[in-house]
Amino acid sequence: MVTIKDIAKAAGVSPSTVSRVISNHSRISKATTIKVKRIMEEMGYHPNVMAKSLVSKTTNTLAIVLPRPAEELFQDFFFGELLRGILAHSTKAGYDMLLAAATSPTDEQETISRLVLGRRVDGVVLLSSRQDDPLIKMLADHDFPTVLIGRTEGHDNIITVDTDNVQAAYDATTHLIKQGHSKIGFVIGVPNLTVSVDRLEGYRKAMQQAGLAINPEWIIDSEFLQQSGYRAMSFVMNIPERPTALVVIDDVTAFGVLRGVTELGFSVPNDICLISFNNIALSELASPALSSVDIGTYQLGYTASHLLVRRLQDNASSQIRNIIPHRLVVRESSIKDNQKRG
Amino acid sequence: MVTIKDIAKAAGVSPSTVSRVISNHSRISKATTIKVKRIMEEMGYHPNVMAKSLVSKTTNTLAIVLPRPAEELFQDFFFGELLRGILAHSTKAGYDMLLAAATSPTDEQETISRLVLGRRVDGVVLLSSRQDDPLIKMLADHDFPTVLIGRTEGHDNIITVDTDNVQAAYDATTHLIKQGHSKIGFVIGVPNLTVSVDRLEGYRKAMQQAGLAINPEWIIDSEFLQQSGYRAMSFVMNIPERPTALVVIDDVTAFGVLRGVTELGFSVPNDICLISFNNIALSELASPALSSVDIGTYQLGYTASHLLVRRLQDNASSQIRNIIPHRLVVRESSIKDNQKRG
DNA sequence: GAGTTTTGAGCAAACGATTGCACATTTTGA
DNA sequence: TCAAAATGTGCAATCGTTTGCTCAAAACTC
Repeated sequence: MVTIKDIAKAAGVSPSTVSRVISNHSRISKATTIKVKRIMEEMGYHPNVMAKSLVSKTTNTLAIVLPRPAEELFQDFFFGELLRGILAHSTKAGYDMLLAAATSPTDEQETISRLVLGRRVDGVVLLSSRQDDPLIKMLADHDFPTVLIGRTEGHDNIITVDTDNVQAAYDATTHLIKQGHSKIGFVIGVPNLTVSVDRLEGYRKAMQQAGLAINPEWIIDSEFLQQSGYRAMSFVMNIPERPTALVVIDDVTAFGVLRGVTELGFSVPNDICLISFNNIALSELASPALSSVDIGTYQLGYTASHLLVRRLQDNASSQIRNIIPHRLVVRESSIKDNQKRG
Repeated sequence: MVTIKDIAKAAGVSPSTVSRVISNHSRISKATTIKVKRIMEEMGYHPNVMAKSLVSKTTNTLAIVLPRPAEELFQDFFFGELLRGILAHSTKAGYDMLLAAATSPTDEQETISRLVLGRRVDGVVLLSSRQDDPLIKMLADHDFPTVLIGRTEGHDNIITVDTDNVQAAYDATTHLIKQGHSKIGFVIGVPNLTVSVDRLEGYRKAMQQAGLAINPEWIIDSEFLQQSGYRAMSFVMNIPERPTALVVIDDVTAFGVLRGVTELGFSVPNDICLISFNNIALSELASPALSSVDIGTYQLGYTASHLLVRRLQDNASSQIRNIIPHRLVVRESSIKDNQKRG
């Protein structure tokens, strides 16, 4: 491996000079610069990142920390989009991305400590689904540069980016109400995640505000896993007061719901309307195409990285709480055929 | 930041001793070990990864290098599954994963050089779609520990893991032939990718071996992007000699095909049968559920990491070429209703 | 033309670990 | 009982950079 010293020797200068050429320091003469650069080129020099990090105490690396039950995340286009956004920005900003997953809870704490406390990374993008995640507290306690994709309370040094999930669900529900529905159900995901809680709240709010009662049987406890969405359907379609529309926690679950309902012999949207969240690429390829709330997933990721880098570079205390706007994408699953041109 | 020296001072020993306690060297007394460990605990010591890497010349980090047009990759569950597999193993093996994407071609070479030649990572998992990717050559020339997910020729120091795509397509096509089809088409993805080429070859082989002619119009040049699958349909369903079955390059495209065909008023599987590749989670939630060749995506990722780590640790020259077995998952899209119990 | 400023480059000390070698002490063995 | 072996620890060099300080030479001042 060719080091800075080799270059120095070959160029007849000191290592300091070579180092300064690299970081184009102002006090190096044009001539030396040219000569050293040529020799670096010739000898195929590449700076040793580790050595540099050691003295500069900065690694130019960010970590994406996945919540423990990461398995499911990967099942979803959602995560891919998020990653794409994060990567797009971090690459542009010249940061490397470390993907840190953990297998077990103990392992998790340990992995993160190693990365964070071992000065392995300069900052982390945390994808946490639970508000009281001990990781959040740990990072906050160390005042470690962190951007959380999600929501938390009581830590004023944790920057967050999130969707306004309450509002998003409110909008989705209101959309259904405007279509004339009054018996609207909600297919919830993993119950204790903040997304689930918030979206449920938004749904409740919309219903209440419209003066509509909620039958507890309409709240269907599913899981993010698509299969469960399907199973839930045989139940819901057979209760006495059957809902005529459903707000579904995410698109993948909606695929399951759609298939379940169809198999039971009902039609979407004519027997039951559907709207879900995330607007993954496949949503528009379902039959009927799924109406979905686009939460700007890519943007969410991009912004997360952006905020983190800004925090690191300018140390400008960016805005702590950041919301990415969402928008309703109405397709076929939420509009009854007879209303299409009504 | 508390360093090894601080611990040494507090414990009244030399830094060397502390270092040896950490790497539990055999010649350290029980008493010292206990004492030092207690102090490390008390003072919250975490070894500086950079410093360690510098002297050990090893970073305990692997890179996942994404091909340039990574955008599409992320659109697919396929990539998520792969990542999940890679991560599952590397985490278990104690390696960190760096996700390296590049924005532009120039950028790409540059990024990789920095990581590889700058001794930033110990090895790379390369996801390359083109056989003649200059990155492959570059890594091979440097004899850098590399596992390629895919196929290449002429580099005996590049370990590969791959699906036998020819055989997979052969099997898929044969499955359709066995169902009585003779007019079978092929929806190809991005033409110059090895996957496309290989799968097309397998299809051709199966047709030829069964003595079936291929109408060139049946080879439909789509793209991985699902929309194109849809557009292609209006063309293919209107040619004189319409195929009665299609082998589709991947599941996402198949979703597009399915929707296209359905909208044109045809029925899958009764008017046209479909089989595709990858068996992503959503495949079984389509209506009809998609038949698909499961290529063991998770396993592909897991094995890639496994092979790389083995190459690094034992330096045992693992097998250069590795094939992950595939299997046909027959669902509804490839079985006509009247044949179901026939 | 002497004093001051600017420019260009080198010395050597970090950064936080690891490790070969040396050395003192203890244990072993015949 | 004494040499040899085993055990426990420290010294100091090293990994490949960066950077504050120093100093000589060149370029300005007036």
